[in-house]
Amino acid sequence: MNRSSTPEPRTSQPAGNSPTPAAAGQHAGPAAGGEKVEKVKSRYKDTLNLLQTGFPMKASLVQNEPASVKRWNSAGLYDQVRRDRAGARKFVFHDGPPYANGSIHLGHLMNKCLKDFVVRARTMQGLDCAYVPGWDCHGLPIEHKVMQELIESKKIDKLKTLTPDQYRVAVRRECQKYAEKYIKLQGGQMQRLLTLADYANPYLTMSAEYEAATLEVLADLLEQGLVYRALKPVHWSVANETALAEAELEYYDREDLSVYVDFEAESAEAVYDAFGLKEELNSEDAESAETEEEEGGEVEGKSRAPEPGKRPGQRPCFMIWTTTPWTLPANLAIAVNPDFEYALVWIDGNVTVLASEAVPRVTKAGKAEQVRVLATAPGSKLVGLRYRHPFVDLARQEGVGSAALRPPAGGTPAPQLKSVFTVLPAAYVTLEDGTGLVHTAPGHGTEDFQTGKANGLPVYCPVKGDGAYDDTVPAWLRGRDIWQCNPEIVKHLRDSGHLFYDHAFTHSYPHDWRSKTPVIFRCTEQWFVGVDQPAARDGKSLRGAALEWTEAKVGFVPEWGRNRMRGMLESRPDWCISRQRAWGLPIPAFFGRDGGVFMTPASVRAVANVVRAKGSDAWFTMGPAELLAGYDPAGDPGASGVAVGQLQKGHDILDVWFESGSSWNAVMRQRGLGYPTDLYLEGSDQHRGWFQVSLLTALGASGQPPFRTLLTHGFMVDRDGKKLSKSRPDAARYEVDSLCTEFGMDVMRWWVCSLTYENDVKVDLELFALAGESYRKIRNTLRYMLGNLHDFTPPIAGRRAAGPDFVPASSLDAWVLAEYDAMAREVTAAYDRYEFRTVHAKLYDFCNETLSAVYLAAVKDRLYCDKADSPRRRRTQAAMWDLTEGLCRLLAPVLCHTADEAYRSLWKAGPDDPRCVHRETFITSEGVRADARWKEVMEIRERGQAALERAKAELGVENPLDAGLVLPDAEHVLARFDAVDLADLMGVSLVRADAAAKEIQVLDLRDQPRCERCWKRDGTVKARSDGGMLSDRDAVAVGVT
RNA sequence: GGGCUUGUAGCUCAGGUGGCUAGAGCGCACCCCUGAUAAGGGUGAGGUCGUCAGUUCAAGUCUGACCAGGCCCA
Repeated sequence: MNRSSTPEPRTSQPAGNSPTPAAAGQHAGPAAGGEKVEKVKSRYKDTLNLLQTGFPMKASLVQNEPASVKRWNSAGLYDQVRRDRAGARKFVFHDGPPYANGSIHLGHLMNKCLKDFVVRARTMQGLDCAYVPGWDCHGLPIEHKVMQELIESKKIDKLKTLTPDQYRVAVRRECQKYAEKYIKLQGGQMQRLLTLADYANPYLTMSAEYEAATLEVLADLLEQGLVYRALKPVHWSVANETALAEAELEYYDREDLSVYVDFEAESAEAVYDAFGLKEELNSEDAESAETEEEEGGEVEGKSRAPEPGKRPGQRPCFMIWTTTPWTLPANLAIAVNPDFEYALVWIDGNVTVLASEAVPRVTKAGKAEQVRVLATAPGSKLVGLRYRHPFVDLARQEGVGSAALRPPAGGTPAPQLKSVFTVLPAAYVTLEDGTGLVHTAPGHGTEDFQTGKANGLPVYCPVKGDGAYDDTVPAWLRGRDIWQCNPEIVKHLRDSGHLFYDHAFTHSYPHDWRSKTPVIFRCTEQWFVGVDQPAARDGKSLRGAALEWTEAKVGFVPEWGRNRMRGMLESRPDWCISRQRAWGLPIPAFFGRDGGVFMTPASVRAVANVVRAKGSDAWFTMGPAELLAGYDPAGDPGASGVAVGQLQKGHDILDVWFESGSSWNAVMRQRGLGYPTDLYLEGSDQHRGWFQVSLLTALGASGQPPFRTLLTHGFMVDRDGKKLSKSRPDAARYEVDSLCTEFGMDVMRWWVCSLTYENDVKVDLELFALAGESYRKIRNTLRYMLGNLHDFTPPIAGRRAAGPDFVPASSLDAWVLAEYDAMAREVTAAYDRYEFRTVHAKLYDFCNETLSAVYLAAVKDRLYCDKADSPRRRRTQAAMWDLTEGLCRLLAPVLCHTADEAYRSLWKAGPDDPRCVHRETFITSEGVRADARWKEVMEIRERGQAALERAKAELGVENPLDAGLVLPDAEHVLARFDAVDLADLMGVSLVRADAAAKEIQVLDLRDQPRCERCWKRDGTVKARSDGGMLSDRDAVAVGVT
């Protein structure tokens, strides 16, 4: 191993560049015992059967793998395998679509390799397992990128002269080109991963038939009554002016202002009554304070806190807390928890209300000097109290009042303005942060929205799509950016005396995954899939049905995926499926002149037919009447007298998750590939993503889940277990192309195979290098066997070379073939259970331990030294032939290039030979029985090796061939076996089984003559007719006497 | 902050329902072979099983808290 260290001069003689056989003969003699053998080429070397193979030690994967791909492609391997398996039992796998953007990365590499392992392993078990890859093509990431490019190239100016529909079509054309470009790029890269899939016919979410099938899913959901349109707060990207789904959010740290704001009570008396403060105790103070309030009441108050239980002479406030000051203009209520205790507190001259428990925390944070609790009351007493907004004045027609004058489309009843600016009850109010009084803006938060709805508040959202205030807010805010107004609102509150305390703080905040800008909650009209409403089919909600299936009927690998799925289903809100962009599948909704919306199952199906024929561009190029030409309102109970001629097209597109979530229909069902599917396999983030949206759409549309089993894998982390950063210095070396060049894809696949993929996966160049070492071990084992089979005649294809009649149970060959069977069963079972690291470990151990260290070391002597056609050598070759063929097949799903290379080398396949390991099936039994006592022999082997190691130190016998072993055999176990087999297995010159011996005895044979040809001192060595010192066996092999 | 999850030798991983002096491979050290040779074989040294506290006769294995990660969410 240590080739770099200085070679130790073992002999004083130079090795000699051209030693003649005669010269060699002079050195070897019977008296050689104890001396080091000199490095002189033996006169007999040329009579040996040494290795001969065209299977090189160096894999050169960089050159040879693409050659394999080319060979497979030109043979049409994927289609061949499909034809081979036609009619066989199916295993239905469905590939999730990656996004058609950018190059593939290590995450894709692992994902695609795992899928490929599954598909290839099932195929090699004889199942019919199609693998149709696909791409997610629509969506904001592409549109965003395309818009940037259009702006940079100034093409956008030209487009802006078009009609809105023409403009959209033009943008879509660019997006499509962009997606096509990356589908091509990624498809090539995926093939370089050596994955075997139908790359000639992938599914694309932007193709017409896919789009049509997606719309049919939408129609099915409509039919079940699960789709509705409503005004609701949604995550809104200001930068991209669109609603966003949960899956389109990323959380980053962001600095915001945390503010504690005093809202003045409308009636001091009402508040004091609520806290049970008797008026008569302090009526004079109260009156005088009331009159002085404008001028100096506060100053006086600061000097002296009122007595607890007494009614202070000033107007009290309600203190709320918020981290989004920009939502304060939309405040319509304050929420309290009726079950909490609230305190009326005097804080440095100001009287305010907050939860009792929050008093110490809040006053400490605000660095209050004097704090005195005057009274306490349950939250329920506060409900119904009214307050004044610090800067919105309904009398001036600012805020909700003005909004209320414009009833929204959709016929929402006129808002109950009298409930505005009131304290309301809400169970979700907690004491963890804030004051226990929650600022409530129904237009800007989900819980706020619900509180508002429950109490008849209007939905007031004074923020426009671009993040600027509309004209209903106070003049000093109108038309201005909300983020810029944050500090101004705080300043305004401070100047007007409404601010108790503010500070900047950092928190995790949702951002638009594309623009990386913070998102806001904003009320807009959107389409939703309701997860809690009953389906027409059976009255079950999507959430209920999804939980039911998740609980027991869907398999999860690993098992904890079930918990994860359940948790996410339990907490998920209704699914907002509309987006306000151009690059996507239009939601085929129409609007009447009256603003009423029109979309029924039948109308959607009619549009779907148009889309199937012409693509979704039809929505933009055709008029409503044309789009609905195949629609018959008379036959549609949902139409209710709609005037088709009056309709106008809507402009929303579908959430891309709805599209990918419909793939079970658009691909598996539409193409007849099998449904429901056996397996979806993706990263663990897809419990909220593709797994869940697929489950919801399928349950809604068909009542059945689209998959029987979900398999998830973890994410890539760096060597320290931290999230992988894209900007690390050697990032370029982790590019897939670079990895293929540096390590070779089979090595990378071997690495993937070794992973505990369900957890985080550590990624490091060193680990790939390690996989490379391990790969080479496998390769060399294969090479050694191939090299010893050069003169072996292959059996008839499909038959075993060895077999029970040829291989006695007591032979080494029977032992190894039985070991193969055990290993093959474990490996195929592990493939079945998706335990690829077990596959890796078992195959590696078999090559490294069973073959390389034990079997091949033992049979080396007979392969080299027996007469080439001796029965013993031929039998071992037959065993090796079967082992090699079996190994190639078991390795094929993982090392798909190397296994095929070895397999073709085994069969001596020339360039025109179509033979390919990937069209074969696993061999799980070689059909040879081994003696049950081999187990004990192997244990004795271990002990023999230990004895030899001891003898090395005690006797100085360093070379095992200078030793013999006496093995205790009281049970007559060893007597069943051949003594030469046993000696070869121990690596010594001879073995004697002794029924009387108690312990293993090492014999020092250095005084025995050594065979010049096989180097054994087996007791049969003597001078032969050619003058050489040979053992009996070697004399026969060379043909001398 | 919440849900799910991970933390066993330098590295990658095994260690059903608690009972072992905690295993394997790689790497490392030493040795053999030089007829698998940019190969092959043998032997050996490496671990407070994330930390702390419980339950138990007994805990890597059960419970709780904490620390450090990951994914998803707020």
